[in-house]
Amino acid sequence: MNAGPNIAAVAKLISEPSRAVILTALLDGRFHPASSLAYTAGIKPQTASFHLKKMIEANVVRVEKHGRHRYYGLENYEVAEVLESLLSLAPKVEVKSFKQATNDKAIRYARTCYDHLAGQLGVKMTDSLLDHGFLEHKDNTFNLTPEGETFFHDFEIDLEQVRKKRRTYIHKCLDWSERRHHIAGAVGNALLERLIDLKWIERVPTIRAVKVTTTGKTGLQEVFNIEM
Amino acid sequence: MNAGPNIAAVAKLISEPSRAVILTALLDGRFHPASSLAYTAGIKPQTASFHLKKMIEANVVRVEKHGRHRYYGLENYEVAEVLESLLSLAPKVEVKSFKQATNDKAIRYARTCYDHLAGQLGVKMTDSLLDHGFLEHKDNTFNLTPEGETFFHDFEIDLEQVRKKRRTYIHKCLDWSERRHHIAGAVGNALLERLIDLKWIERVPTIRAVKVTTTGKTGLQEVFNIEM
DNA sequence: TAGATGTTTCCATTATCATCGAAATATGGA
DNA sequence: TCCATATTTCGATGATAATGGAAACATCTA
Repeated sequence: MNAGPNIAAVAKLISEPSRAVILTALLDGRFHPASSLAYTAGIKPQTASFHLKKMIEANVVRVEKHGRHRYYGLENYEVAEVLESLLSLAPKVEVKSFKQATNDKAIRYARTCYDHLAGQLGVKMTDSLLDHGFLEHKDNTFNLTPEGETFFHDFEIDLEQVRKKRRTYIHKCLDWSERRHHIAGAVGNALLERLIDLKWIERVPTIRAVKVTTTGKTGLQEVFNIEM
Repeated sequence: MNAGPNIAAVAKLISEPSRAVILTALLDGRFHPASSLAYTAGIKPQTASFHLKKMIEANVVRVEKHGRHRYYGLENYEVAEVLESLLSLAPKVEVKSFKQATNDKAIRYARTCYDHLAGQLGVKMTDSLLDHGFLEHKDNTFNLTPEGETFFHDFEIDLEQVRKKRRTYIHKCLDWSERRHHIAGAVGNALLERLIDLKWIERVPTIRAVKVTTTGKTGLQEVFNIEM
């Protein structure tokens, strides 16, 4: 009767709450040890191991072994896209603890959306580029302007290298916390990496949040005219 | 502990096999009566009613009432995008019956991917436009060339109207059956509608397949240099 | 080499939820 | 108005799968 791939199978993999937490944590683009993921999901290591195995078998997650440590990350960008699209459709979670509220706030402020910036920071930066005429919004997608290409060159991002990546050059990504779009694609990734290189932002160790450093606040103000 | 939306909830909605079948059927972009969806999913009407109600409450599906008939369709394009992204990640289904094989073949040949063409037809058409220089593949996305805009004008597709839609103008959509890209976005939708207007293609009533008419075979050969 | 640590495997228990029979409600048609 | 059809609502049953205790395996360090 039914023809085509079995979406129920992959959705079922994601629908289990412990696995959803793990997958969401892996959306920061990093690899994490099994024990850390177990802690994050609030389950015992053996349960985490059970779930991680299922996800590996389904080619959703991959593992890198370093001695007795197993580091797990998302299999590829395609998986990340599925998770991101689910995030924009998913119901909000009621905040029930102080720690949860703190984490929620930090994640909304600035975070990684797999490999590019999101949250208030991501959207403000996108708006800044639009306001300065470095980015244009046309045909419901983003494009860099010639002025924008000059700006990126001056900001020491090599767009020729960026163009060579096996990724969309630049596209819109709907930000689930801001309900507006931020920059995604290879350009978005280059921007994230540049800000990390400049030490303007730092990853928060245990959640997908990104923290703006003191230096970063100054730099973002001077270069992008952004208050954070 | 967990911060951000609850992806498990929406994934769980999609992960139930009967609901997955229904949602996949609704990916043809049409509205279907409850009884038809029940039949398609191989469940009793009361079970279908139960599932449809859950999906309506989650804003995944919407209903239009016509007398005693309730016609159900996907809530919006965002939902379709989630389902489509899941399709590209989902495992293939083993074909176990003659009817299933027939449906599978028809769907791979040509189908609607929500609101644009997919399958062999969708990909061949995309390739044709690329070969003729009407479409270019740049920065890992599609763009119409000036020649392409002329072509669409001659094919009686008003691109000015197409541009005004609250949709991406044109983008790539990964075809799960061909594992290559076909055209999506407002341009893709315009193309689908034009072919239907010309009666070059017809929707198959019970599955998401599209049938190429005799007239269509001739037209596609002459205009697009496509053998179907 | 022995003990510590990280991770995986195994299995019985418990919680969750889809299903259909029964019945009720809503609408159309003769 | 009555009967037929489409759909919804209710509830008990049966199937599924995540969980943690126990144990085994893999690697590191003193």
